[in-house]
Amino acid sequence: MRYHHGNLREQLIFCAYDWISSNGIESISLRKIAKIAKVSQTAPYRHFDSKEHMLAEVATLGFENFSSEMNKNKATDNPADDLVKCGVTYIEFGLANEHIIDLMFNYPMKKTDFPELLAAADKAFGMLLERLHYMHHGSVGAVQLNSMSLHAYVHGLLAIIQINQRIDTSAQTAFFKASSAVKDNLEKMLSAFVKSLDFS
Amino acid sequence: MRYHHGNLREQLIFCAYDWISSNGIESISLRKIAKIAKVSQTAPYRHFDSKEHMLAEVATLGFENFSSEMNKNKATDNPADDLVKCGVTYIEFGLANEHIIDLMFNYPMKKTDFPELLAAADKAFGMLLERLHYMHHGSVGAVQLNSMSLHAYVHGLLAIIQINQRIDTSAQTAFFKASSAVKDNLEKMLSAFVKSLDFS
DNA sequence: GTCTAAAGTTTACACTGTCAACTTTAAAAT
DNA sequence: ATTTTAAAGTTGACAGTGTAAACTTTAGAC
Repeated sequence: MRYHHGNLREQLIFCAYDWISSNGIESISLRKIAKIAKVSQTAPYRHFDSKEHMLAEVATLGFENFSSEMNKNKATDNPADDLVKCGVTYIEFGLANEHIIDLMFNYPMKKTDFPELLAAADKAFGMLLERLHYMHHGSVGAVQLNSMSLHAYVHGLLAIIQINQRIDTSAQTAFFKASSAVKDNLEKMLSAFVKSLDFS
Repeated sequence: MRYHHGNLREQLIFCAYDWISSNGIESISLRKIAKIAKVSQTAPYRHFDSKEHMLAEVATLGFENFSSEMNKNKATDNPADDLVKCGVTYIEFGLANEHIIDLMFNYPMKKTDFPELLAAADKAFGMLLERLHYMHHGSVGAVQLNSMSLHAYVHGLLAIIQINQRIDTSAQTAFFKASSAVKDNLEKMLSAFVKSLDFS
């Protein structure tokens, strides 16, 4: 392996990650990232086919961090608690990293063009499923569907809180006032949901 | 009111709506829309302060269509069915208008700068709440929290299906295979959720 | 019929992604 | 140790973008 700079490829990914974390996806540009890394504007093209290819790597890193965050707080004595805690972590990660989550979930990217990204996303998404398997022994189909269902709920709660957060308190209307209560009841809501799951 | 063109303002909004519907948000540009409407590239600036202001109007139109779609299929004899149907319509609208929904939910827009958009979104979001009120008479807080909860679930289901749909079948991994089952069980899942709601 | 301001055009600027052609340089081949 | 070569980086260019400023046209109020 040859290089001039050190390890530009990785540095660019980290620069982009940081930039997006603090400034959001909309305002990113390859040229800015290159300038921050102190290389010429087209240097990134020696490492990525396109801007989208680079963003895919950033998103992959995002999913890896996401996964490893959810893997903490594991293995308490109560598997149902584990599951709820995993869901709460999912949401908390989203709230603490809103712009990266934006890139991961909302940026229009043809994921099939990026197998690593696909795999990283799949691993993260499988975490609730993994924990559900410890709890119940219904049919495989039922467990999987319940996992999707729980995932939808968790993901939806994050989205609702996020939508709410982007609104200035002074301008809040009915929906946006009500949704602020969700944040304070996360654990309660999630454990109620888990209890309601049917594995027959 | 004066004009040269006829009603450029509205026409631009419709053009943009159509364009986004079939091509997605990422590839839109004011200049293209202007060209389609057969005016000069800066003509839109006589009607909108910026690209974002125009997109806000498109998103507002999206929320209006969204609301009116959910207002159909109302007033069956069973309010719980009504509620479930409303949720299904929410998801179906999202699936049938994926790019507009993208704009409405995922495009980073400072909604407080656009009160009409805020109001339109609020109206749409209040629809589940409205239907819940017909069903139960718990404390206002409980009904509101349940509404948020249901909204999160519905919204999450849409997101999950959407994420799944954007993946080519050939490349599907564990998560993405499993999530395709969700689409076939929507009504069942939603009515189970509604039944599990606690109003005490 | 003149005046005025709304509605539209032209021109220009800074910024973007990306391509082609060039230079540098680390390491493989001799 | 010297030559070779291809990876890694630079420069310059192009088309496309949002948008500001200065200009022109024209519908409707007086």
